[in-house]
Amino acid sequence: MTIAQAIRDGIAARIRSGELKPGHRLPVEHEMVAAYGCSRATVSKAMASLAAAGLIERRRKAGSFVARPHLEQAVLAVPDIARIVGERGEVYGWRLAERRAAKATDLADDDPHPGARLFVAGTHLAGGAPFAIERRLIALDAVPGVEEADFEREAPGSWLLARIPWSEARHRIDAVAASRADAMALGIASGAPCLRIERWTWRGASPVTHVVQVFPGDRYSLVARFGPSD
Amino acid sequence: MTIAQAIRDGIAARIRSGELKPGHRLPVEHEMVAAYGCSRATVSKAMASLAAAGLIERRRKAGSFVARPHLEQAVLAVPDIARIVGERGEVYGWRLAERRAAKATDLADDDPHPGARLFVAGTHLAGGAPFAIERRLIALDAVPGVEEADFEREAPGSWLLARIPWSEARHRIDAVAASRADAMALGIASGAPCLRIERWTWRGASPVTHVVQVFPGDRYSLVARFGPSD
DNA sequence: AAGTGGTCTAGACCACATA
DNA sequence: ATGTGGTCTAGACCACTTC
Repeated sequence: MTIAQAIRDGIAARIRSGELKPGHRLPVEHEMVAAYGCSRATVSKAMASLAAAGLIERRRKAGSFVARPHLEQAVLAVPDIARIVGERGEVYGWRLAERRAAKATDLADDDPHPGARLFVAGTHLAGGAPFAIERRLIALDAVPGVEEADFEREAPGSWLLARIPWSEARHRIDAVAASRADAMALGIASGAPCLRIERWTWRGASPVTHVVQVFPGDRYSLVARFGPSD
Repeated sequence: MTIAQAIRDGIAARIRSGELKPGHRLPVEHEMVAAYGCSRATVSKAMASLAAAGLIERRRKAGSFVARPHLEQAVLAVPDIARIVGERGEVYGWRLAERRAAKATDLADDDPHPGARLFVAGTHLAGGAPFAIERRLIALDAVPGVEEADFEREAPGSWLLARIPWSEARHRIDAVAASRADAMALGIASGAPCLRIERWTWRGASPVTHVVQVFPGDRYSLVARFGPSD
């Protein structure tokens, strides 16, 4: 364990235990240098880490203070479906249902970035049974070579993940009732509750892909954990 | 903009643009010191930040490499319901439905930490109409004073948030069909799809609270964003 | 005006993974 | 055995904010 980690964990523990209450002022850095017998850079690193984790707030000239607790965000595991299925110990599969040229507005009306898209729809399979369905638009200009890709064999998500350098994403998570068509594809009752995940991905300012995935509510849960960072 | 930020952003931009492809080896730190004309600590800080963001991977003796893109996690906004309602421009309210002594297993069977609990159930209101229902267990030993709290006036979530020093949390997000009772409380049809959020909160090793919140699927979506850090 | 955190330098030692 | 990243020191200057 590094010195910076030890300092951070010690203070974090005193905050979590309630010994240091919200609003409490922590010693200034030079006092902590004396108390811990290390350099100021090390103290500073520990304090910066606490601030990044939201445990403390730091203000110049004023000092460092224990923050009010807040639970406003958590790290969400975003489904890489092939991996999820593999971790369940089932065999992953993909079945292409449709592939055609499309426009940006075919999946949603609010896409401000026009341009040619490829529409791909299909079903993710776990142990041969439907696990999730997916409808996806891929921007042709952002993804060279996509028109030659073989989406009969490989799901477009993993194909893209291996080729697009980096991305920014926005997710929207909903509960919806399965439409007739979706229920058929998933082998569930029409109207059954489903978890719907919609994801927009960009590369810089240009959209790369926009996907809607629908999971039967009884077959998949998202799990997120939030705790002391590191 | 600091030197470390400038170095980080420059490399991040080259990775996102595709100029630096996954697997590409970046210069070693002492070369970057020469290239940027700064100290090694500054280069190291920039590279550590890139590694924390998942853009690069660093291995001792081997060097630093552009990482394969991955979108496995995102920062999830966890509902602080009063705030959500306020941001929608509606008036928040809370209606207590039930309050009684309970056991840890009353909400789920798998709580390994026995002990006395307080059970609280009620409805969150937006503009007077039901917005979400909540069922909650609160551990008496972890939350002194909870037996005297007035949950007629204040929702237990915000009451707890203002008093519990810090917490670790686990979330589970599901799509479920509204039960008869939940549908009545929410003013929706029985069986309608709902987003169900379950959260366990700890303080150190001891559980603090365990809550199930149910939102009508058409009234609330979770939104997550994932992008370049900072 | 003074004190605080934010950042940087130049140098050092070490653990570790690879060659 | 060697080179890499990981961490730390001691000191410095600066920007900002409150006093």
